Formats: sequence, C-alpha cells, structure tokens
Amino acid sequence: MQTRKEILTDELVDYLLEHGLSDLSLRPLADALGTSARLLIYHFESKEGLLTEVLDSMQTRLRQSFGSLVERRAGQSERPLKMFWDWAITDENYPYFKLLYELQILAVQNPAVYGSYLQRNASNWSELIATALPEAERTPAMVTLLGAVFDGLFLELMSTGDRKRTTQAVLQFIQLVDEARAARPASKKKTAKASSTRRG
Amino acid sequence: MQTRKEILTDELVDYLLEHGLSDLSLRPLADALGTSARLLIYHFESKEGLLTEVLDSMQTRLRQSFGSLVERRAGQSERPLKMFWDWAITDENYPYFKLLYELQILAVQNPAVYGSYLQRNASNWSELIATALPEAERTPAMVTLLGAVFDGLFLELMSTGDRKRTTQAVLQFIQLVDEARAARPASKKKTAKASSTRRG
DNA sequence: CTTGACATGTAACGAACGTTACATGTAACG
DNA sequence: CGTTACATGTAACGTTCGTTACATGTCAAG
Repeated sequence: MQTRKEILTDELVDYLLEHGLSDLSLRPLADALGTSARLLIYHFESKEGLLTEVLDSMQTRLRQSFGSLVERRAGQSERPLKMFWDWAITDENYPYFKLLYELQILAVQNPAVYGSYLQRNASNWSELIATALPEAERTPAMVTLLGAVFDGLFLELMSTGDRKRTTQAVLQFIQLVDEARAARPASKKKTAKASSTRRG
Repeated sequence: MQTRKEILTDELVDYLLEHGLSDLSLRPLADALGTSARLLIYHFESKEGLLTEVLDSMQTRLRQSFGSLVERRAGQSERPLKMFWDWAITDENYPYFKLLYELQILAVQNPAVYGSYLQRNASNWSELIATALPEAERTPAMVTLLGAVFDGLFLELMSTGDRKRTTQAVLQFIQLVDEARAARPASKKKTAKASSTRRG
C-alpha cells in the first residue's frame, strides 16, 4: 500500500521534472498539487527535507528506467554510446537529465545548498558506458572525453532542441573513434577475440 | 572619465563572477559593494535592468580578452581547440565561462526570466574555432561535436576541478581527429594546399 | 550665491518566502 | 463508544524580497 507521503513524492517528482528547481517555492507547488504548503512541511519536515526525498526518488526512478534498458538490450550489439543517447533523449527520460544538469550547475555555484542533493552526476552514467570500451582504450582521458561528449551534446540538445543534429554528432563521434582504430596497428594480443562485438 | 554607474558596473561584474546569479539579491550585493539597494535601483532602474547591463558588460569583457588572444596567437600554428581550451581555463577567464554556463542552464528551465540575457552561448564560441576546420570536415555534425566536446569538458572541469584530466581529454580528442584523418583517403583536390597548417 | 543635476541616506511599502500554532476532521482499533 | 494516529484547514509569525517616497547631501556652472 502506498502512503500519502509516497503519493505526494511521486507527484512532486513530476512537478520538479516540469518546473526545475531554481525557483522552487512551496505555495505554488502545493497549489499545483491541490494541497497546501502546510501539508508539504508536515510530511517532509522542511523544504530541504522535501528536496532530499524527492530528488532521491527521482534518481531512483531514472535508475529503474536504465535497468529496464539494460534488460531490453541484452543480446543486441548496437553501439553503447548510441544506445545510451537514444534512451536518454526519449520523451520519458529527457526531463530527468535536464533536471540533473540543472542540479549539477546549481551545485557548482552554490554547493552549500545544492551539493548535498547530488549523489551522482550524469557523467557517472557515461562511465557505465565506458566499461564497454576495449581495455586498451579505457584510459582516464578517453573515459572523460566520452562522458563529455554526452554531457556537451545533451547541453546543446537542451538549448536548441535539435534532436537530429545532436544525434548526428553522436554518430560523428562514433565514426571518428572507428576511423582512429582503423588507423592504429592491431592490438598485440588476441586481436580477434570477440571480434564481432562492435564498441564505441 | 568613468561615471559612477560604470564603476558600479565593473564591481558588479566581479561580484557576479564570484557569486553566480541563481540566488542574487540586491541587499547583500549592495552591502558587498559598500553601497545600498536604493542606489542600485537608482542607477539601473530595476534588478532586471541591472542584470541586463552587467551581463552585457561581462560578455564584452570576455570578448575583449578573446580578441587579445587572437592577436597574440596570430602566426602560431598550435591546434585551435587546444589554444581555446587553454585560454578558457585560465584563472582569469574561467569564472566568465562558469557564469555563462549557469546562465545557459537557468535559461533552459526558465527562459522567461533568463532567456533575454543570453546573447550568445559558449557553443557559439566554439563555432569560431570550427572555422579552423578543413572545409570538408566543417559539417554540422562535426561542428556540433566540436562545440559539445568543449562544453562537456568544461562542465566536467567545473564539477571536479581537475584541469589535468580534462586537458588530457582535449588532447585525446585532437588525437582522435588526427588518427581518423590518417585513416581516410587523401582529399581529391589540392591535397597539399597549406599542408603545414595543423588543424583540429 | 544660487541653481540644478547627480548622488545618497533613511524608512517604509506590499508581496512572497519558509515555517509554525492551534484547532479539526477522518478512520481504524480496542 | 472512545481512543489514537494520521491527515488537513486556517491563520499567522518573522524575514527577506524588489521597489518607492521623501529628504538631503555634493559640487560644478551660471
């Protein structure tokens, strides 16, 4: 059974996904949910407590969505970066990343207020993908670059809304990596191991 | 001669560079500058007017700094992306970009309030660099990717403060582009034109 | 010396903020 | 039926917000 607080939390997550958190205020928020500021404080102790629980719930939701992606992909051999990108820019998941990036930036300028809500940033998501890189390429520089390509393109997507062009840029990066591999000498040991698995 | 307002504007830019704008408030700001909220409104009409003028002045400052970079580099043939990166992460210029990215993100979630202050975003800076790309590579996807690499790495730098690793990632990207070029067949016309100029 | 433009100080306005006090419903359980 | 825990409504607290009213300095030009 779902407690009143859990129901509220779900609705609050949806509200935050839509309105962001830079100008969050209890009374308009309560009005939008058909409740009162009084009730929000009653259930969450304070605004800070509310944000803690709601943002935590939000990140849990996103991780669940990611979990189901991993299940679905299972046997497929599509490029991990492309797959992650397509998943992230889905109508369903896009608002989550948008909120995470807002949180990230607010934490940079005001760590005392927002830093505590930041469990893991979006870059850490990309590190998951980095595990799909061949070991020889899994250097800090390459992992950082991979994460940055995702972060930067998502930022561009948020600003311009241009899914087509940003997705093309993802493919451009993958192609770049492929071409660079072709230009390098084949790796010394077991060059053909799992040769059919495409990475990048 | 500098008017009182211009002096104030300069001090205000410095204040914004240090404190960001997500929780800007007139009274603390005035206190920090040794003046009063009354005076700020007197000179700038309103908080909005103040932000308009101060952010405008801020972007002007940054463009001037960029201008002097262009002058200094003149004959050099270092990689444009690396040069731009080194310039941006300077102690002097870093805060400007930090503020610009905060502005950018705030504008995404709250365009009605912050959108008007955004003349050009940092990506547009990168488009300047893109002009250094060989024409054949100056596709929308490649230009977008180039801008995203800068944006993403700067975001990572802001979050972690790790200049070394992020700079290595810049170099990693440049190397990737170089290797990819090596893997492609030489361009059909005038392959050797300005062959000594290194790009990327 | 007077005028007038610029600059400033003091104090307050109304609105919104997060939070709290206090009283009251609702509904399951003994 | 009475008790108890959860939920809610109304109203206010003290603070801060952007902004304004009104009076007063400063100082060069006439």
